[in-house]
Amino acid sequence: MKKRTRPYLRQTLEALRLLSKHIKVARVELGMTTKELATRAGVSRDLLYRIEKGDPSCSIGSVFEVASILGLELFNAGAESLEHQNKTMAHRLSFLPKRVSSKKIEVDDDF
Amino acid sequence: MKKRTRPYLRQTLEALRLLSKHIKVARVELGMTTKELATRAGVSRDLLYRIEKGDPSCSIGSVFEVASILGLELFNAGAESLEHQNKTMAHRLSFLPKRVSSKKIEVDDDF
DNA sequence: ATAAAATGTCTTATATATAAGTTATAAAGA
DNA sequence: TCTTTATAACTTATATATAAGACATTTTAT
Repeated sequence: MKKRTRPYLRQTLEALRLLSKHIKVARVELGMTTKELATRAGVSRDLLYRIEKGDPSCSIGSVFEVASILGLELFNAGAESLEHQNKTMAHRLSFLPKRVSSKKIEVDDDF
Repeated sequence: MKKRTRPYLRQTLEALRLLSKHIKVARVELGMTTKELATRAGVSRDLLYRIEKGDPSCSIGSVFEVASILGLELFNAGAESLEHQNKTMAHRLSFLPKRVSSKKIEVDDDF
């Protein structure tokens, strides 16, 4: 598994590690083996192993699916609330310009 | 891009869509073009396009990296807080059994 | 109205993620 | 202690994610 040429920001890696730990803790607390969880989520045990390690190369769908199976609330919300928030965001988006003109904007990357 | 044999849970898809919308809204509000953001995050414009669509097959590392570049707080926290939470989770994990015996446990998948 | 440019979308080639299988280790239960 | 089995970790083959580039579309600026 070759490395990404460009390194990840610290926040990215910390977030990945945190999510992976939540998954592992939830699995163990629920008394599920890696095999059971992998089967339920429809992924291989090897992939689950990497998910629980916080590997950035795992697909976000498989990671979120595992979390969902465990009953973890992504973004502190269940599906109903997520759907509502989706609508809110769609509404916000509808008031924004559809395209962006290329003016340089400074972004605070420092964290 | 062949489809996953097994469908995703609703919560998984809603969470993906929500995150993707947050990314798009943040990008537009910051006045960044897709090209600028893709370059900064070290991904192709095509991948960013799929990220902003909530495609489950995108790597979680690339998605989180884009979010981090935009200054979005994953799990409602900056890097410092995430690191602290990581320590807390590591602590919790240290008190759990290192392995799980294969007893069937019912999980509430209904959401 | 016209031009310039940002975005949506597809294609192809390549890199790499994933599944499947295997081995080794060590934890948990008898 | 001994046995069983969950987990760590690696390998290989295959599926697929990604990059790169192109083209069409449509917004925004002039």
